[in-house]
Amino acid sequence: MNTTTPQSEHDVAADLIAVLVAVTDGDPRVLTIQDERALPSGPFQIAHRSLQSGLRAWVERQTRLPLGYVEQLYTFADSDRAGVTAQHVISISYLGLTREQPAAGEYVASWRGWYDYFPWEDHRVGVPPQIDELKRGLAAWATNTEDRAERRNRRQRAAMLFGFDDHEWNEELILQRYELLYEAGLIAEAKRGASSALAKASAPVATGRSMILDHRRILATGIARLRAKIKYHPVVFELMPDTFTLLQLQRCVEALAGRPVHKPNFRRLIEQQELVEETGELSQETGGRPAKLFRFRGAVFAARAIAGTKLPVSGA
Amino acid sequence: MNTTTPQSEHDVAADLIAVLVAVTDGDPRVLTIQDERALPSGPFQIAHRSLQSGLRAWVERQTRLPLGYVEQLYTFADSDRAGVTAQHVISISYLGLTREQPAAGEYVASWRGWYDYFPWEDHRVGVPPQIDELKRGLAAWATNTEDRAERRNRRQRAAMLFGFDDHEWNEELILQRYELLYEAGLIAEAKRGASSALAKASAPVATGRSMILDHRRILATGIARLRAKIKYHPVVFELMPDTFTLLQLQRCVEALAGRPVHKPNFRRLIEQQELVEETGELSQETGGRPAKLFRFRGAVFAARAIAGTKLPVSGA
DNA sequence: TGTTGATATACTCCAAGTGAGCATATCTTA
DNA sequence: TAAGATATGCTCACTTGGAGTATATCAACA
Repeated sequence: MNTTTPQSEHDVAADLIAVLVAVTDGDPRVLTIQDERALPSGPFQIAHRSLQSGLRAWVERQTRLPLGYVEQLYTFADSDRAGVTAQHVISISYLGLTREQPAAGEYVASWRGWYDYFPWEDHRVGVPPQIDELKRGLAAWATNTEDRAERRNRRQRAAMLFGFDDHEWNEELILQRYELLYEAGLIAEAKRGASSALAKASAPVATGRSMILDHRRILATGIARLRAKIKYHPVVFELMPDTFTLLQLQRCVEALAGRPVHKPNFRRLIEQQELVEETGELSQETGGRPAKLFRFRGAVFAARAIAGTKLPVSGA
Repeated sequence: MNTTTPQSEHDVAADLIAVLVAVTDGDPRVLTIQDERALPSGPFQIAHRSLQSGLRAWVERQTRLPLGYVEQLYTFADSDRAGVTAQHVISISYLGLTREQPAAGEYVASWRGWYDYFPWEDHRVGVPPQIDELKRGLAAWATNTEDRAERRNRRQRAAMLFGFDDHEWNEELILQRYELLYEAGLIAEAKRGASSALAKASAPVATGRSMILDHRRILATGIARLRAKIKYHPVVFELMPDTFTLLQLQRCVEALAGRPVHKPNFRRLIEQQELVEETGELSQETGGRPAKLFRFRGAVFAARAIAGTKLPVSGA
């Protein structure tokens, strides 16, 4: 078997699909289309020199956004989760970071807070109330099997992922949590294959806004990657304006991680690594003592990008 | 733009390509074909339920190997690095772990030590001699530009990646090192586009065995992923026999990481995490005091796989 | 004009993690 | 029986990183 394949039999269509993230007013947002139920996507064309440049090209054309950091996420081709029409489609997903703007593109796109799709993931002001309902749903699912070992396994997984029984909350496991909820039948997308009667039965309140096909899973993949990446790579600055206060920067990290950050430690690490420099100006919009304005040191970034940096998001 | 695309214009062929790794006698090996100059690959077929199951299917059929851990690496479609025939081909690469066996498959495949392709990456017994030659080549490349800033930038990158001037060696940056060597024209694959005279000119001694197309880059991607993964995920055991001594386990980790490991600390972490249990038997093949034989606790693995584990590979 | 509240900024402490060295035990081989 | 080689266990010092506390500076308001 070699690499030159006949062009006839195995042809598939390749789609590019983007998780475009911005943070505005301390809230993480994602670009959506189709009544905010789909991620933007488009076909990969031969004309594109590479996958990444292909993605850059049509995102910037469609949204007129300056696309900063771009990273490949995952390539999907599972036919079970996709719709019937998507059977022969390979979806190559990307994560892109930018600053939110009106998105005056060729078609209607809009930004939406990503916690609308994952309300249980926002632990910035404590454990969100939705967790309670999910806990009940997962408990019911765990008991809904004859196998004793399987019951214990289900309870164990739920506890580890959702922080029950003194387990620690790990914000990076968002994809695993989504897949567990999916497996437990608590996610609207999981009921599509089932009868329409069942689909209408339980109204998902705590389980967030649904999306088409497996787009919510792709979104979860993107959030997970981003939550992991901000800890050792200075990608946060792609989401910040040119100048910012340290608290704004902290709020941005908290928005992405979905958990509070210890302020003194955060400042310590930021300043230790010399990633930012003072502009000399002060922000008057703090409400209290004016904060120094900082600017990202792009020069250091280029070198440091290889080695990596550190941000104090506890846990994990 | 939506997800249902016309099947006519944008069709491409999708190839699956595998980095299959095994460790035998303390040496990391990779499965190759075509005179040990290519990674095994095959077309993705509609019949396959998913990409991963598609890969599993044909690997097990071709090689008759029990494929343990499988993980998607990256999807390539760059036309510049691939050959002319591969223009419309998307390559979805995977990392797979197994135990080396005769590989009695349908076609000729053979295992080969991966340091044959990356001789500068083996730092288990100190800095390998090839580094010297690479250092000279990179220095020459750095001076080969008019731009002062670019010269300094090149020197800086080379130093950071290859550990010159008191920089620390980071074994995870194998892909970045390969790409730097490629950019510097020190890799045989980089000369294919150039004239054949030039291609024959410099015989690459320190730059390792070459591969077809961009297979060596894919191999580097796989090694990088594996070197990162063993630190926080118990995937090493996929490469071990059923029972093993702690030193054997350590040698396996060292083989993958390409650097020595502190023995007492290694044992401490392994035992702290209760990943292994004693079989009660002793190994007589140590040459010295017989070592206890251990077995991987698969039960813990299932639960721990979510949370992750730790292995002491210093640096990074 | 002073007080309150909110934020910015700085310093200190402590516990866990981790790199590194040393001592002892047990077996094989000469 | 001595030497060599490996296994196994212990100790120590240093760094990292989480967490608490204290002070500075400004706006709003009485």
